Amino acid sequence: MPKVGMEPVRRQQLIEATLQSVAELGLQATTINSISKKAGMSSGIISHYFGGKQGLIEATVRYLLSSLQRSLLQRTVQGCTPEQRLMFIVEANFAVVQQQRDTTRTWLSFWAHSMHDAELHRLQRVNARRLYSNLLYSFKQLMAPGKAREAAELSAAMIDGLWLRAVLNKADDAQFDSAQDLAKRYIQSLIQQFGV
Amino acid sequence: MPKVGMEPVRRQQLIEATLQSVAELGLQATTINSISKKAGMSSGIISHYFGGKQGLIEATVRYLLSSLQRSLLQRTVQGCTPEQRLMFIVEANFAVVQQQRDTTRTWLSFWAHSMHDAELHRLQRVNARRLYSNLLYSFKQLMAPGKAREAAELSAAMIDGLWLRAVLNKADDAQFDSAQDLAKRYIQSLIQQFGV
Amino acid sequence: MPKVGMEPVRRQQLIEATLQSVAELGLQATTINSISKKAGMSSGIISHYFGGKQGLIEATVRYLLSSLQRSLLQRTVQGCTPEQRLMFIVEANFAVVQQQRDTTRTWLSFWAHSMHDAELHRLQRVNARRLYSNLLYSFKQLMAPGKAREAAELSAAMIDGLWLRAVLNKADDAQFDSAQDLAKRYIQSLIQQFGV
Amino acid sequence: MPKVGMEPVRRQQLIEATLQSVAELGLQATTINSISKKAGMSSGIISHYFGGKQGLIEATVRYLLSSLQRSLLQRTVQGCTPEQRLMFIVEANFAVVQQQRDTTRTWLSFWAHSMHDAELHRLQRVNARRLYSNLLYSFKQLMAPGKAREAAELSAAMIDGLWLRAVLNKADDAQFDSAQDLAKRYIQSLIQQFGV
DNA sequence: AATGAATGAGTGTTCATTCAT
DNA sequence: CATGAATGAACACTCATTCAT
Repeated sequence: MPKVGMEPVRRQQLIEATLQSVAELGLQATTINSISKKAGMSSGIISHYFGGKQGLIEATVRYLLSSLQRSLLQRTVQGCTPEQRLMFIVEANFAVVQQQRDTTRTWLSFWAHSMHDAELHRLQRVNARRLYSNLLYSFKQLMAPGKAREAAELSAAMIDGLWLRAVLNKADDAQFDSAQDLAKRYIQSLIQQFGV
Repeated sequence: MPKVGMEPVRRQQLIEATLQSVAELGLQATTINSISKKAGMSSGIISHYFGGKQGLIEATVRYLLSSLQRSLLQRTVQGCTPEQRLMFIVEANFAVVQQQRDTTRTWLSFWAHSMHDAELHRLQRVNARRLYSNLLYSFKQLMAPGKAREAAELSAAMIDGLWLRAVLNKADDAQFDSAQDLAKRYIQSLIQQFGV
Repeated sequence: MPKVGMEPVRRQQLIEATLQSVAELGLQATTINSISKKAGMSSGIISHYFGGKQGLIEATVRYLLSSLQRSLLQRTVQGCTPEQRLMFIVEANFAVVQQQRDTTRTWLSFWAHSMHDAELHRLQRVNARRLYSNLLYSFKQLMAPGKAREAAELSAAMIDGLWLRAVLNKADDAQFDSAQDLAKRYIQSLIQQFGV
Repeated sequence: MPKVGMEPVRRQQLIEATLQSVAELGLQATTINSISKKAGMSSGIISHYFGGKQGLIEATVRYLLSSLQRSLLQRTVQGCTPEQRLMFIVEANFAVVQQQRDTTRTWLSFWAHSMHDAELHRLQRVNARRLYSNLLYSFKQLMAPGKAREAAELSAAMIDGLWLRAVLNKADDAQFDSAQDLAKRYIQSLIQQFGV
């Protein structure tokens, strides 16, 4: 039944099935069949829409990245202070987790794989720089440029480090909240230390 | 050619071939053939010595863990100050990297896989707790217990975060040194902040 | 080339290739490749249709059993005497052989393997009991129940014994016919001896 | 420690380990390792003494055959009647079973394999003919030669058939005894029927 | 004489991809 | 558009054999 306009729907369904499968089984054990079965479609459709497994994986990572971006933009409405905006950045980075419990593991799988996949590595660098840029932009409004750069770098590492340790320890929601709090308090201490 | 006393040699050769293969190809693409070819041995020998691929992977992670431990013990000779010891902990965690350039990517592959492998997850938790414990032990000599616990948690996250970002960005030696410096300076700032 | 309705055809083709391969090479030397090559298909299709080699072997035994059953039902049309029916039972058991020359060896391979395979053992018992039941049913119409049971047991053993010795000696058609005659005459002598 | 005269001992130990392994695991799953482990020796010794797995298997079958022969000779002391001797033949054929419970399954494995192994097939034919000859020799003393041949053939088939059905049904000792009784009574009925 | 380390061809199975329908 | 049957290379693993000791 050839319906028009089904493409974006099908693509999104497949991306979400991929997220689920990678979270459940890991990237290694995720197959074109485990995905298509979860999506309730045939295996052939993956090649049809994404050119192959690789393409679907990359599209899924791009979707995760844009989710993170949207998550941040939703929060940073106009008129918030630089300090508020920094807190929102932290929240956005941890929120991706809480929206979809499973998604966290998925990130780690993708980043590990990015070491051996050029396109994924490119996406990972975009993501790492975006976090740094977002932090830098706000820190610059609060301190000297040199200090701001160091603050941004340290904050980015602290956010990633807390997040990594939480994921690897299969932390529950409370532990994720606690990690998020530590990150926020760390940023506030940086502002106090370096701030004008 | 049955020589006696070859077992430890062969095991070590296979572990090193595994490290190389995972660094080069990733854990996903590392096969029993890619390892045995690198080791200059037949594929059957892996099952003979490690019972299978899984056993070799786990032995390799255990070897990495003991390397890290040895790296720390070499540094923390008797009579060093708590502050010195903290610097050594940082150095040990970054040094594993520099001894064997390839090893870094390997860690990430293993930890990502640990989300879906019980034994690897156990080893990862041992590692995460060991870093925390080592840090806590030294911080406790410099500040109140409550503050020490927070400092240990934050330092552990900062070390892991800086390390993760360096690895993912395929950082060169200079960038790793810079990350190591940032970690050290962060710990010093914690001592100044929380110290008695 | 996904044609619909191919499944039963493919399954039958694979079962027949299995019969051929086991007859030629034995169950031990029959591999997924020897079967798929004979069937003119790829090796992957066996897992696709039967879940694995084990599944195909079991399906093949079930097919042999149903062939035997069908062979008997074809003969025992209504209105035949008990004595005629007993002759038909003998014929059916020897006929499976003659329809497909190779099939005989196959039976023996399967039964030998049934000692170490639960499902095959179950199928073997079904087969052994069926022969006994079929014989008993007819003997009961000709003699006292106690005598009928003994006659059925002896006849079953005689049929299997003659068949086994013929198979193991790689008997030709004439020798199989001779064995069949002996079996028939033995049953007739039982009727004379025990019959009312 | 090179002891002289160890060869026959080692050979016998390996043959007995083979019998055990085939009974336990089947011929298919019996490996050079499963045998040598059971015998408490190294795997290499099998090639050393028997030239390979194949050679050991054949030696094991030859040992079984000679056991059967010995079992018969032990019974048929001089001065027994032809009828007694026939009973002894039946007993010998069923006794191999009872001496070593496991041995029964082993026979079947070997005979099934004999369809695809020239040397084993030769041994099987020797065995089949020996049973026939032994029976014929005694029957000839009790009836006309033509009748004796038929009686021998039928008796051989009955013995093998009862034995086969007992083995395949994993019969217990009582069921084996019952099968043995049926065989004896059948032979007696043949003597009454055909005897002078 | 006896070992067992080492080999590597061969096994059953998985799975991304293709393509006729 | 969408399917899923079919492929076959690649995988981890097994195992009879070899041979230096």
